[in-house]
Amino acid sequence: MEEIMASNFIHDFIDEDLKSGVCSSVQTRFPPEPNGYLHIGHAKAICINFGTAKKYGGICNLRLDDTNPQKEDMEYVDAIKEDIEWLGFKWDKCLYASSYFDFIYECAIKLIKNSKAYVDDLTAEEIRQHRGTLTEPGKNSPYRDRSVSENLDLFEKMTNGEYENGARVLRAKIDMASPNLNMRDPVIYRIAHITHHQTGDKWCVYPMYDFAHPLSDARENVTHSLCSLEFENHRPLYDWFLKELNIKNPPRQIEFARLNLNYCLTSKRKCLALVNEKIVDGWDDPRMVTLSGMRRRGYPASAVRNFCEKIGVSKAYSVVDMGLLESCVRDELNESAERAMAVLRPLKVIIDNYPEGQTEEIEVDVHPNYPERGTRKVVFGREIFIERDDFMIEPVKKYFRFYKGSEVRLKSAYYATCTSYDTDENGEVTAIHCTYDPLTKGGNSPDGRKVKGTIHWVSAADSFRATVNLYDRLFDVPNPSDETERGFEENLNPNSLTVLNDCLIEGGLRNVKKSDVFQFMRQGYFCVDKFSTADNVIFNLTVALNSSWGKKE
RNA sequence: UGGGGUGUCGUCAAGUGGUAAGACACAGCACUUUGACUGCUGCAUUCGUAGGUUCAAAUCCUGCCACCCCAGCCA
Repeated sequence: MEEIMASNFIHDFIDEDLKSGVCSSVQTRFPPEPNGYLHIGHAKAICINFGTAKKYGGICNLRLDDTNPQKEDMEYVDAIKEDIEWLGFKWDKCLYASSYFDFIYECAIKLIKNSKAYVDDLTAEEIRQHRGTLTEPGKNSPYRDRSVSENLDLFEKMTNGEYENGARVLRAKIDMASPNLNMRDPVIYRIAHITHHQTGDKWCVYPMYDFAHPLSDARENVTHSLCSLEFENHRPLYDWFLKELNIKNPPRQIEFARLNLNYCLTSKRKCLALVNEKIVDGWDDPRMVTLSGMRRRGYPASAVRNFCEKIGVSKAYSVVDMGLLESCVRDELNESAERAMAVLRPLKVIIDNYPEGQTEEIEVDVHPNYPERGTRKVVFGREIFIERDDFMIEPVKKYFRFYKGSEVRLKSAYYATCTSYDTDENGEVTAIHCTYDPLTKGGNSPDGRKVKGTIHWVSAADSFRATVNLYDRLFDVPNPSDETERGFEENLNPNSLTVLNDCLIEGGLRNVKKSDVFQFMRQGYFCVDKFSTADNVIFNLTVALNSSWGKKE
């Protein structure tokens, strides 16, 4: 992984800081809260944080931002680590905000001693009422001017577990009239009698994000704290804490626009609903844009990284086209995936002039663009199967596959001409009959005659039945979060999953391993699903091939 | 009607006073034993908008418009 991140406005700031001597090296961090699974939006943040550190020869730590035990769980920290590693990044250290609880607590004491923080007895509702509104200033809490000693005493009692959840909070004493609501005496510690997944029952007071984050960054010597745009309003508060606590070489927070992708969902709440209501098959359902979902779908990590590089970094609100992600996946897989032939919706072909009971082996390139990668053997015989789409009773214009009288090339095998077809009582085509030209073995005609169409096939003699999951986008509207009428579930694409049980795959793929990826020629890229077994091989459609056929229809 | 941000092609996005990169998408042509890949061509006289400064403005100034974020003891 030698990619060097392209420059962006964040790097411009860093260049300035380096030049002016504000810092002499660069350190970033990726700070997810372990309360859900990582998705494509996190991938952008991961690439930016790790990519920036790498570009400047600096350090990037993973920091689990676990200051709210109520929502967090070990299950998520394990999944987060696994996903980051899969994406191809290596953290310098894996850290926890919770391991700074002592330090953060001392900082709170310091603020109290400096009369910059106070214990407030107001209820949550009262605090809300005192906060004022966007256009009206707030009112001071009646407890705002408690003495230092009383605050110290009360805060100690809070941490000793003498009060119920919500009974009191510690607030920073800033300015209840600030036009920035975050500066109106924000709560910095709350009481929560709950077991923390890292610190157990050691604490019953926990710092809020706004307090813990700048201190954690400072504690780790982060130089540039990169986060998304919604924290822009928090920056004055971030800087306030660092200044009041006299932090030397304070980290600098820089915000960038988070990633939005059309036709999919990244909201934790909504994804959880999809999982809980069993609309999808878990967090790693191949239709989800979670990292685990994309992994199971067969997206190469390098494609996801490349996508993150291509979308750039800016502060403009944007919605990136899903098509760009898919393009990155095709780009990568076109280079790496071995080719194979698979017939998803089989139609039997009988080659009437091919000797009954005879078969032959044909050598085919594993990758036509790279002959040096070798060949594989496929078996040809009298009975083969082709895609139902590759035959039409009444061909439409510019259709150059099979129809009565047409000659096409059976990929790598022979030219064949369709002579007739059989139907059942419903008029459904059950088989087609062809004659082949023995002189065209390998797919070339000695007399130089050309055919327009080349189609893939598998032989009845050497193919096996498999299940193929055809995936399409989960939602059929560009912005599924836009719940105009009913919930987002109204925007689900009813055809996001098509399960095909009678697909026929070329014999050589009988012993595939989980997560192997192939290009099924003329169709798309497919990977072996995690539930695949030797008896029932399951392929997932990773992404379909581009096609200029039928586009105008 | 407070504060903080953002507006450059259908979608992302370069551009930092010298006359609009690139990618995806789209269209066309060529090549092709994948209607794939690849190659070539086309695709913003214009940068939210109206003025102003300048020899010269997407870039500087002023007004206006649109959109996003903030009133959790969430992050």
